[in-house]
Amino acid sequence: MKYNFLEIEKRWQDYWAANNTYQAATNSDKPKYYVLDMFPYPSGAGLHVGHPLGYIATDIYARFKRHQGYNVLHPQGYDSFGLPAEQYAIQTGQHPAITTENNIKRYREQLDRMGFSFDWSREVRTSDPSFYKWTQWIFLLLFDSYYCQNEDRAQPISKLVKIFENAGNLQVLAICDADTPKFSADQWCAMKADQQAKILLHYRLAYLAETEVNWCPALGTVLANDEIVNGVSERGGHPVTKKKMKQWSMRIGAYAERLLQGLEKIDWPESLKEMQRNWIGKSVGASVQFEVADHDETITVFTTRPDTLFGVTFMTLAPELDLVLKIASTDQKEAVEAYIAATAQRSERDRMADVKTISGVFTGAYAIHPFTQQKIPIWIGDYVLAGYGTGAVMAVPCGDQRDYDFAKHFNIPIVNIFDGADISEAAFSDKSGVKLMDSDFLDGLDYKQAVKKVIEVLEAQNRGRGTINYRLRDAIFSRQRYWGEPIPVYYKDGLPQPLALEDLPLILPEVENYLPTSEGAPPLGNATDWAWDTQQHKVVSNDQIDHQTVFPLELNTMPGWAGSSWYFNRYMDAQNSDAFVSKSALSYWSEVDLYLGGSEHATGHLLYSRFWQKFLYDYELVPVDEYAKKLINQGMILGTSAVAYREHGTQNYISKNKIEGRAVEPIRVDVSLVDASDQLDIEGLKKWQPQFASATFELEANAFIVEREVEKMSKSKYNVVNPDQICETYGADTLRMYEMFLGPIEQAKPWNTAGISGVHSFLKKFWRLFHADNKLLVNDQPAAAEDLKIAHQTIKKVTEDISAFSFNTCVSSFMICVNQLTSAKCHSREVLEPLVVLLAPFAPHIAEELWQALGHKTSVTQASYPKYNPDYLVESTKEYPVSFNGKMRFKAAFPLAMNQEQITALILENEQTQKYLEGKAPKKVIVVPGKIINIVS
RNA sequence: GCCUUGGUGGCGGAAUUGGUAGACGCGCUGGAUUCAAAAUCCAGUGCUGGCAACAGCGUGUGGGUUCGAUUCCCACCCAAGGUACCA
Repeated sequence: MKYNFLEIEKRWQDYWAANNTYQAATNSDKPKYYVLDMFPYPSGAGLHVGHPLGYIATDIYARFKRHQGYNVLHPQGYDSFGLPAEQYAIQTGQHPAITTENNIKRYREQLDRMGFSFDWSREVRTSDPSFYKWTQWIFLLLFDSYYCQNEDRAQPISKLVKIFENAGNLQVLAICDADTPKFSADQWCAMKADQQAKILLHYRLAYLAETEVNWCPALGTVLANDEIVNGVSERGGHPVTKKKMKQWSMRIGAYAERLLQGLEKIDWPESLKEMQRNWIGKSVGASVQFEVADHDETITVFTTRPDTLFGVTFMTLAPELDLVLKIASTDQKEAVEAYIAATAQRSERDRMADVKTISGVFTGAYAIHPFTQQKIPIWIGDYVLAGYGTGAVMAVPCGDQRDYDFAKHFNIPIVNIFDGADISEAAFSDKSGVKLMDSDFLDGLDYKQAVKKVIEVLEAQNRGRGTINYRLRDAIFSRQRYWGEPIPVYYKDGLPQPLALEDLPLILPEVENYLPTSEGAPPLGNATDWAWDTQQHKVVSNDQIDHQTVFPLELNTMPGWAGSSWYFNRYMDAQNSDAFVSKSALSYWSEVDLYLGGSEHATGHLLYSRFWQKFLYDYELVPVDEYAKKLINQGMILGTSAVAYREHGTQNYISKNKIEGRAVEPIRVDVSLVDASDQLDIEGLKKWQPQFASATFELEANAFIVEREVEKMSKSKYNVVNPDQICETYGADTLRMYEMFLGPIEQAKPWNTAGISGVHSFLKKFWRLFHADNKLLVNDQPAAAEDLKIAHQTIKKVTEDISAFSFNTCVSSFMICVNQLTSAKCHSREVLEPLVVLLAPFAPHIAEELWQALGHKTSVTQASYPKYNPDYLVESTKEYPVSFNGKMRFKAAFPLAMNQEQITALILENEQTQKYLEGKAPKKVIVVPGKIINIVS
């Protein structure tokens, strides 16, 4: 019988679907294990061989855990809101829901073909109202919450209102915007309702505020910081400018410290944790208040070096600050205004491009040093960012290189406060080793002592305090797009009013046109039925808006990261219509045990989702505050492009090794036209594209050889390899094993179809251990000790390697095993049966087939994982490499039971040893039992 | 610049706590089988010299520790990813 993978794979895939083989039990006495992939955005291009890499790895692990007796949750779904479907809708008018549905169908067909053990009964789609109902629900919960610093967690906003009624906000410890006004209880109670509502927006975790945003005119939408790469939009590469807009934001900054601390207890890659740490950007220092001379203003600066306070010779403000124009002197006003205008004109990209240029303008105003009372000139400069700290820095040129450069450039005095430091060429920014001088009460103190002392004094005099600053910005949550979750809010007197939880989901309306309206409102502005009737609790026509009982709904939608910030919880109880997840499902499944996805989500999805989880945890809605115990980043599979060289200005193509200095240009050709030895199929090429039909080819050794180049897989580089095609020629089992065999899962590695034959012939060899012609070779006779040893060595190695996620070495072990058993002509059931189960996670189809051939009536999925028997692995003698002065010379075998002294005595008598020693006595003999013998002469 | 990860044959990649570097696969060379092909099987394959036995050199570079270093320490070079006037 031949190994007919096409027939086998089809049959077992149908069987698994018909029998719900991989459905996770809701109630089970077994221990649970939750294996999760980052769910895909269903793009129109379908899958290429790079996409399933991670799914194969998790599938192997999920199957492995099932064999080990775990109740495994291994779900899959779609992050189905997103830009491409909307762009397609703009171009063609096809509703994004239809595009998305079609793409999902294609994805599903491709995924099914690879034999994944997903529990599809738990599938989620972020664009499905039954799912986004709960995304909206979480949003409303965030809107209804503030961050209480006393308890260090989110609390209902009603609690804050109580506090305001009793004591105002003078004493309250809650995270809020910097510009929040201060008020007493009496003042609060005297306020009108809309005034109170405005104040509460300064505290809510989901809030509406006028913010400086990254505006992308080409896409017509706002982008988050992590959606911008090198100053242009990540999607499409369009320019991005700054713009002030009223936007929904998420107060993720409130969770900065907990997001930082949480990293300590999760098993995630170090590089990824480091990325998140940098993104959060914690700095410890002090805020110091400087009064402005002749003005009733105070400037607060943040500094990480409060010890250098006596080295301050000027101050720099971000040009964007409102304060700047208030304090600028009459004679400098013109220059200041010109500078502000120039800064505003510059795009983000320009500003990043020349960080070297020093620019700034003196405001004509002076600050008063809190201790020396000296007048300090106030400058503005675009090296100070409005968005970080307070947008103002105290400049200490002797201790900070940028301040130093700025001072040199504008001839501002530099004073040295570091005893013995040389600041003639550059600032002295080293924190250790020197003591302060000319610093009043800090004289003679080192960095640590001085920081402590100065903060004490500042706090005692109420001129500043110890402060911690985070780089992490609050996340903009509004998008001016159609294809996203509607924000469940309507507007009354210009203020946002939440829908009631019972009124969810607020379903995305139909629109005629997916572009912004002519007035520049988001696409939802095109909807004719987009008003909220507060009495009937439903969406009604815009005509009925009366601002009494019917109000306009929010036109912005949520960003792409909304649904993905909590979807992993939904899989636990995907069909629930009464709760986002039931308590019982949460208490059983609890958290993701293994999460696998790309590192490109480090500062986006993987940070936002941790934030939402912590928020849900504060309300005891989830049992743990970190949702993924272990995370692995899979590396990309790169394409191996094929390049044919064409002689310049001709249609003559030259084989790789015949170029020799001739003028040629590289032309990429389809990789499927090139074989394992880089030989091009010329006839195929001529049929592929008409431009090659009349081309001529200069061969070498009767073949045309192409150049190879490793780069990202992409349609335009003709290096995309389609998994369907591989499944057709080699089968899904071969594809699965080959993708694992390519290299370590975390590493980026090139795809090369040529290498796949090795893995495919392994499966054929494995098959031939069971079948020959038309009969089953497997016998029930006891196996030879040698053969059992081969099997159990493999079981040991593979089990250890799967546990360590080293799947590539597993495949190698299988190959060694099958080669040995083939030469041993071993067909014993005792040896082969456990190997079928061992192989099942990697190549499930062939394993099912062979399992059945061995006479089993149930799926191999139900078989328990083989345990290796150490008795079979015991060796009585060991061959030692014998080295002289560390260099290996020959091998000698000794019983393993022999101790060091016995081996030492024997090796010195050895004939070969004598030859190498040439009669001299050795200086030293080193014997490491089980490992090596080294003789030092 | 800073942070993180990595650098091993023609290629993808192996190598437990320092102990035979190059497992396994691809490719290549030779052979068997075949009328022939496909398929399959066997042998060889780090580099240099040599018919050979063998010798020398070899894990980015230069040092160090050690009987012994791909592995540990120091300095440097290169690549990938992240980040960027963060006070």
